[in-house]
Amino acid sequence: MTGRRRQGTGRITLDDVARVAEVSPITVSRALRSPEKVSAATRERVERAAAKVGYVPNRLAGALASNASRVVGFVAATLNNSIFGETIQAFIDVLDDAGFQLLVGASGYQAEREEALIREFLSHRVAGLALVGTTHTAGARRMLAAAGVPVVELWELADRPIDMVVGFDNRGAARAVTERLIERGCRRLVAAVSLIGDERRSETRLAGFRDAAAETGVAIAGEIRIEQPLLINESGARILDYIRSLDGVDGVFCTNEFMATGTLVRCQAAGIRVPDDIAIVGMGDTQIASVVPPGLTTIRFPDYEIGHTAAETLIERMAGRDFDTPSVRLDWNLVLRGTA
Amino acid sequence: MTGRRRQGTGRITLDDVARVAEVSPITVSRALRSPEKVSAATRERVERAAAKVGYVPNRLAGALASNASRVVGFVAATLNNSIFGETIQAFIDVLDDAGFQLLVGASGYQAEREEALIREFLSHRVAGLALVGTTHTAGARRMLAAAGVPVVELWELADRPIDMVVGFDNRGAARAVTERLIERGCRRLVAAVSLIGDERRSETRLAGFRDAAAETGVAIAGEIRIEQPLLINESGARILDYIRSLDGVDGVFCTNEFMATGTLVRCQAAGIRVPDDIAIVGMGDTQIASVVPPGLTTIRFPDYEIGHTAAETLIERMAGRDFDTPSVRLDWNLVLRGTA
DNA sequence: ATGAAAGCGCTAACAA
DNA sequence: TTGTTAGCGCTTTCAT
Repeated sequence: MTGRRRQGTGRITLDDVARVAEVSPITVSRALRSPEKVSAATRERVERAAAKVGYVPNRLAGALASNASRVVGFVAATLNNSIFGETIQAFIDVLDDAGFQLLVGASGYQAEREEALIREFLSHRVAGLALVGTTHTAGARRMLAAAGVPVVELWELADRPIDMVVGFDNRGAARAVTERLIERGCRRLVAAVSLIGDERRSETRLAGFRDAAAETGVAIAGEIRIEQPLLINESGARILDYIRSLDGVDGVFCTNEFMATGTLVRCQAAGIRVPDDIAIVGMGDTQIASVVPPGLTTIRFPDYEIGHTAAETLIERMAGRDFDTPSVRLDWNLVLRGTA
Repeated sequence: MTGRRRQGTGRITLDDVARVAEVSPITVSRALRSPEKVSAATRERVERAAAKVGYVPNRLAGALASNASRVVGFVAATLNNSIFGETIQAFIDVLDDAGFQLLVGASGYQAEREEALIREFLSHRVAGLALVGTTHTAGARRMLAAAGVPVVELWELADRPIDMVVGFDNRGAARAVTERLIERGCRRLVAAVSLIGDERRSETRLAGFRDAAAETGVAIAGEIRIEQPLLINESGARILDYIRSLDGVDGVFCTNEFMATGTLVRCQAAGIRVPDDIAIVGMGDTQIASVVPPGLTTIRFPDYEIGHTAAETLIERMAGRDFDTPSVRLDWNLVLRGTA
């Protein structure tokens, strides 16, 4: 017997390629990673040998040896709704082009779960990290600081970002769309606010709604929290019930497009005219907002742009560049349709 | 000088914990990974030491040494639409509970891109792989066979799966929903078939549509391919134009719910009564199908169940268990609403 | 342009 | 129950 104490994985390694190409392992490594450091003849022999034996590099070993991985972590809230779809698609598109892989986790809007995912991603030695939102546990902040990994927070602005932020002014956008209600003549407003786990964007948006009301002296008839804010029909039914329990409501602001569309649909089913009897505005402009006549007046988020910019910013930082402006503020748009 | 040739990463390692806990590194490893193999006192000292120094294990090194990673790869088509949202969410939920991480890639419906992603995932030494669809390049099949990694294909059935499949009968479902059109009295049918990259499920569904027509002797007035099948308004407009270019069409089958909803919306905008003038059916039952009155008659896919079952099956296989039935066939449901 | 030696941080194998 | 030693597959450092 050979006396070896441990057996390999049985897979083809760099050494196998080296043997076939009749060069040393390090030359194979160089030929594959930085072809320019190797003569054309050697390069070709190595490539031929690698193809012949079906070599698949082991990035675990590579990352361990070089202390540099090409994997980035993305902590989303959930993956089963389309809110973050454009963002994550844009993010992965840019990263993929730059040769990075994506480790994805879903926090379920729970800061504790986010912390656990961050810990897990750090132990995989990710080169960078993207987090949706700016609500994080103290433990998460501590780990990130200790690890010194580039981090980009998404979808909000932050006074004191962990590292970099790419987002937009949720409060200002909410204010603007509420002002639209008021301009149309609405005088008794209701706000429907989504409530999921530790998510705080809806509170920021509610603040914008209140800004608009306070500024114009218009009455807030009431505010309602919705716990299943992604279910169109259910949330709409609850909001309509609430409106009917109040007097003379003529305008509804919703912190997302699902609740807004639900309210629209339930109103129509109940014979309430939109926007004549009640005007409705939402936030978010996925296709759902445009399919139900007369179309939802809402805020178009820079969702794709957030993902794109976040990825580019992260890549820059991972490449070692520093920034004067680690905070990118993107624009939202007011989309006027029939509901307000 | 110490004479060491290479410097560490500067991060805290197992050895640091061992030093603080005054035990050997392997004991730290055991205390953290299989606490039952270590005395209670030792376990506590190690845990205390690890917490004190803020130890974050390096899973790259662990996976390399043990030749066993806790990472699974998922190749989706795209992440910016909700079709696969429930599937991927269910998949990640189950895997997360089992302590696995998810590496995600988007093929953009291109088999070549899928192959590249598979190669990348294999070089990260994933413990298992999930692929949407059963359309793969020969190269991808070869790599997977060589790697011997557990693979689960999703959303379709396969005569000869790579390893395991979890899906449903797309053809039978399409046939059933088309039969609904025919039962309602439709006699001149149109099929709208989505066309994106190398995706083949829509062809399978078209076959089901043709089955229903052939079986009943009902006429197929025409078939149209739609290249932007996810855009509700645009695809709907194209389909309506096509219908109008034909004579006496009274029933439309669409291979997804976006085209179907688009057709519904455009018909209504054009004053065509649905279902009285034209009946419409689709496939897929995300919220969009239920919001536009009178509601879309469609197929409810077992999307969540696919992800859930796929994850469980993959976990079993990764744990080394074999199966008699590597093919799981899940049920779809016909959802009757107002459009047919 | 190419190679030899050492070691990244961890765990398997063997030993006590 | 705990420790010693070797080595996973690769890349760094230094040398030629």
